[in-house]
Formats: sequence, structure tokens, C-alpha cells
Amino acid sequence: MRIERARGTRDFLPAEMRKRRIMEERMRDIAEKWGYEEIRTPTFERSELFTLKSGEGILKEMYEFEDKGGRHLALRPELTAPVIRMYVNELKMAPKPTKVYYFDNCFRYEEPQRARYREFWHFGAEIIGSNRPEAQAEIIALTFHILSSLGIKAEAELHVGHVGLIREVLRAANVGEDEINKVMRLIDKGEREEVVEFMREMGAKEELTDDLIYLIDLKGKEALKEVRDRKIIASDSDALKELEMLLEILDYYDVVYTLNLGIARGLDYYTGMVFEIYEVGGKLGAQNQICGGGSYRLAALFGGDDTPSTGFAFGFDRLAEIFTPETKELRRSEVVVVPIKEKNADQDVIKEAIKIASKLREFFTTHIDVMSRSLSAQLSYANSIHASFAVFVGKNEMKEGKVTLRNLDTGEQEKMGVDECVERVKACFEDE
RNA sequence: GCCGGGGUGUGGUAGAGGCAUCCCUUGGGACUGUGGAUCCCAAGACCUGGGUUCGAAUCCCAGCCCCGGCCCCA
Repeated sequence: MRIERARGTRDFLPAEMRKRRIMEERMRDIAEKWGYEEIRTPTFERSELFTLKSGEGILKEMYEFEDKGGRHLALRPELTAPVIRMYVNELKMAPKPTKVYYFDNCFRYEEPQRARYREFWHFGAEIIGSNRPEAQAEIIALTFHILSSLGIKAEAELHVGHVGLIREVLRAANVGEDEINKVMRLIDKGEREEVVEFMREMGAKEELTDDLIYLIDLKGKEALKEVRDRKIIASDSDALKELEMLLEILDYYDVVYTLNLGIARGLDYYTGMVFEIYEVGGKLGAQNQICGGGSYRLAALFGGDDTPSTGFAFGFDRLAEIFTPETKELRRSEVVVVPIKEKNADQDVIKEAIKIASKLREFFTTHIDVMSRSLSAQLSYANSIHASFAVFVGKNEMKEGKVTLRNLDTGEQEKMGVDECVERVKACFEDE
């Protein structure tokens, strides 16, 4: 019986895996250079961890189950909550800011489609313990540098917003928190008419609705000045001051952004700055968001002190669909050791070949025949895996204490000692 | 959860009621110390289950899976 993969999951073949490792290494490298340290949380958690903070949306999509002890568990649908849970449980006393990053798989029961899977990978980071725009700017700048390390900066568009502004406007007009959350969700969906409709139902003044719509539609650098000029927001507004400072610091980082106050990010726990990054080259179809993040307060929800944090998560698989490594990085430099057995297959040749292969493996990826193939079949194999060199080990070579090194690209070959062989191959691989 | 379009060896395909085609791939051989050519041999497929029919890869129904879209998200 043939067993198929579970729906929405993928097998990663060697070539794909190689590409993903290259990406992963680059992303890690940047995060480490910025002083973030890697952490890992469990693949599954108690269900409450996720149900506590997220709305019905996430709930429907969760892989939830009961273990043999009757505990309610869930495969993690995202990583922010587990990371903050870990912080509250284990890292509360760590120096602030606490800076961590992660690269792990997440699970959501959704209909698979382009760039959307049921098992997918998030690469993300959190800076915990600072409510300053400096910390927010750092997080955004970090995503920007990660993108540029992958060479996909040009195809990405960064939108920065702030949920505080809109919340302040509504609060100032005495709109209740529940209603505010509802409005935020409508805004996030981009349902302009429904926002207007909902405001009318609430009995909001037309003026307020106009201001709100005006805010949502603001884009570009001059927007904040207009907000001040039109006195939509109190001039001593904390959110406004914070956002202005954030944008200024982003300029210091040379980060290119679009101000977009229409970003609301459905989840209620975002408290301030929010941002999203989209792929604009059209490679991702309908799922063009590659990164999301913002400032939030979750620690208190999990029993810790109220702690401001800012973080982001990249959709790694979506990045992988955009990312193209240089062909040079994908090429493997390999050597095949070819024992040449005489008719009566004496083991000395094999023994010597294994020794030589071991020596070569100190430096290169080296293969040796394990199928007892003929000489020509071994060479044929070397060719089909695109090896660069073959090293022949036979009676004649053994007599002289040498090997025959054959360059498989040029066909040139020469007898030489093992040490010289190593040097030759090394020199050749270094050129690449 | 909803809506389209699809499923033939590893991959790519032809076949539109009766012998399943070709290419690539993989293993072996011709070739016993020099690869990519050629030739030969071998392996390997009609998504699953029902129905119609003398007979189904082909027609019908359901399911599963894949591709894309809606919703939501990364």
C-alpha cells in the first residue's frame, strides 16, 4: 500500500533543502550579528496558550488533540505566543532588552494553495522589554537587512502603521473597547464601506467617521504632518509622537518604507507599531505577504508582568519561492574514488581506496563505490552526479604509491602522490 | 468552509469504449584499466471505490490528492 503525504505538507528534496539551508544560514547570520540569540520552543503546547489571545480565526485552524492523559494540546499555529510564554516561564530575569530569534515549523489547518501550506516555517525575532521606538525601529531594520541578505529587497515593499493612532481617535470619541476591536478588524480586512456602516450603526458623528477614513487612507511621508495640521489627533498624542520618532530612526537606518495607517493586523493584542512586508514581483499570487510584525503586550496574559515587546515573523516558505541562490552556491564540489579491481578482485585495492577516500574526506565531499561496479559504470556514476574529479586506485598506482587524478571536466589525468592530489583538488575548488 | 481546473511509470507525454505510445529515469550487459555515444535486456503507470457496459484509462457518481481563487493569514 502506497502512503501519500498528508495534505498540505511537503517533502523537501536535496536540491530544495540545500537552497533552504543557504537562506537559513544567511538569515541566522544577520540575526546573530544584531545580537539576537536562538531559542526553540516545543512543537505542541497546551491549547489555552493559543486560544487565550487569538480570536476564533486561529481556533478553527488549529491542529488540536487530546493526549493519553487527557490534556488539551495543539500544534503551534505561530510562535509569538510560545516565545512569550517561555519568556514568562524562564527568562523574566534576563537582562533587558531580551533579544531572541527562532526558525521553526508551524501548523494550520487551512486549504492549501499557492504559498500556503498546512505545515510551514516561520523565521522570526522578538525584542522583549522595551517600549521605545528605538526597539521598534531595530526590529524593522532587522527584517530589512535579512531581506537584503537574501537579495530580495527590491521585490519587497514595507508598510508601517500604528494601531495606536486609530484607537486614540476612537477612544477620544468615547467608543468602547469592544467596538474599537471590531472596527480594527474591519479596517484590516480593507472593508471601507463596512467601517462606515458600522460607525453609523454605533451612532458615531459623521465627522468622526470622516477623520477615521482619512486616517486609514493616509500613505507616504507627508501624512503625519497632515494629521497634525488637520488636528485629527491631539498634538500631545503619545502614539503620534512615538510613530514620528520611529519613522525618523528608520531614516537613520536607511530603511525604505511606506506609511500605511490602514494596517490594523486583526489580532487584538497589537498595541502600537505594526508592519507588513509584501512581495510585489507577482511571484506569490494571492499570498503576497512575506512578513508581519509589530509591538504587543502578551506577557501579562500568560501570568507575567506587563512587558512591552516588538517582533516579526517571516513566512520562510514564501521567501523560498522568491529566493534564487547563485548557481555557484548550489554547485557541489565532489570527488569520486574509483577502485580498479582486477579479475580476481583482490581486496588490497579496496582497502587502499578506502584509506584514500578517508584522507580526501578531511577536505572534500568524497564518494566511493558501494555497488561493486565496473570501472566504466563507476565513471558513469561520477558523471551523472556531476562530480569534478575521479581518483583512480588500481594495481599500477599502488605499485608506485600514487593515485591517478582525473579532471572530469577536461578529461585530463595524471599520476601523483595522495598529498599532491589533495593540493591539486583544493586549488581547483578554491578558484570557484 | 466555499468556488473553478486537473490526476496515465521518477518526471514529461500519446491514447476519447476493446491491443497503453514515446522520451527521460533507474538497474544490468555488450566493454575483464578510462565516463556522457550506440545497441541489447530488465524495472516501472491509467488516484481510490462504486455504477453503466459483453468490455472502462476513456462515460456517470462519490471520495482522495494536486494546481489556482475566495475567506483568513506568513
